[in-house]
Amino acid sequence: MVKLENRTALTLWQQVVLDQVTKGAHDLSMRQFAILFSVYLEPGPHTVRGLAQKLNVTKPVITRALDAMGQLDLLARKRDVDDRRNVLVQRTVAGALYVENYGDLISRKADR
Amino acid sequence: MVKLENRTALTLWQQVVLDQVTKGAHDLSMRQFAILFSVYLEPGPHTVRGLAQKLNVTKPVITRALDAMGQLDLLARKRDVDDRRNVLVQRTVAGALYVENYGDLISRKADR
DNA sequence: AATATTCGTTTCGTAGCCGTATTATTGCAC
DNA sequence: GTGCAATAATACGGCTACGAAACGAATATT
Repeated sequence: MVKLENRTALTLWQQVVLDQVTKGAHDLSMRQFAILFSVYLEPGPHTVRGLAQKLNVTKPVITRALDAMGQLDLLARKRDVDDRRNVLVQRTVAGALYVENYGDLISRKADR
Repeated sequence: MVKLENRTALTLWQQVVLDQVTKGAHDLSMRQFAILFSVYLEPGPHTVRGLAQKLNVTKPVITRALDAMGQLDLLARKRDVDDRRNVLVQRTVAGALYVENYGDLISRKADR
């Protein structure tokens, strides 16, 4: 479907990053983005340990990211009823909207 | 050239971010990325003030980013000989290589 | 039932970036 | 030359995130 030239790819990337920075909306770090997108683009269930392994980071990183993004209502925690040690990361309405808007932004920057 | 579907765009974005995070190479912040890409993708000369205006951030943000990325040898400072108040942000070999590799990464994730 | 293991969280000390305000240097107008 | 404007850098206090280690709760093992 897509054959992205090197230069085109970089320009697209720059446009999107620049858009986010100029509007002061760089609230999320790379790691937080990785977590958010993983939860919304891949089938669950998503646990703290699972995400930590997937991203190759320590567990406290996930815990703290969930704290931060939970406060923004982009993600939610839920105890696993079958194994109450586990925390299942849940999607939220606000989070789904955020991710979708991000997709729109990228698409929009892509056709020019 | 490119018509990127919403879902496709998001998946591409996730793949690239995930790649960077897992290899522990998320050294740069969003703002630093914006600076780096602006310098390498747009014609110069680039000054501290100019970049600050372009990114809609304060000047100390640029100064500090130049300190950080200068230490990584991704960018270099050079006094403007015509107006010695200005600092011209220069490209480096290591920086050019870094940006090019980033473009390769995006392109590679894009065709699948 | 006692012990070990797993899971997520918390604590601790450290490092980086932030915004505002201030400073040093350079150029310019008069 | 003297005052004034513009540029980049720095100082300061605050906030956030980090990795490593310790921890409490839940489950598994024996």
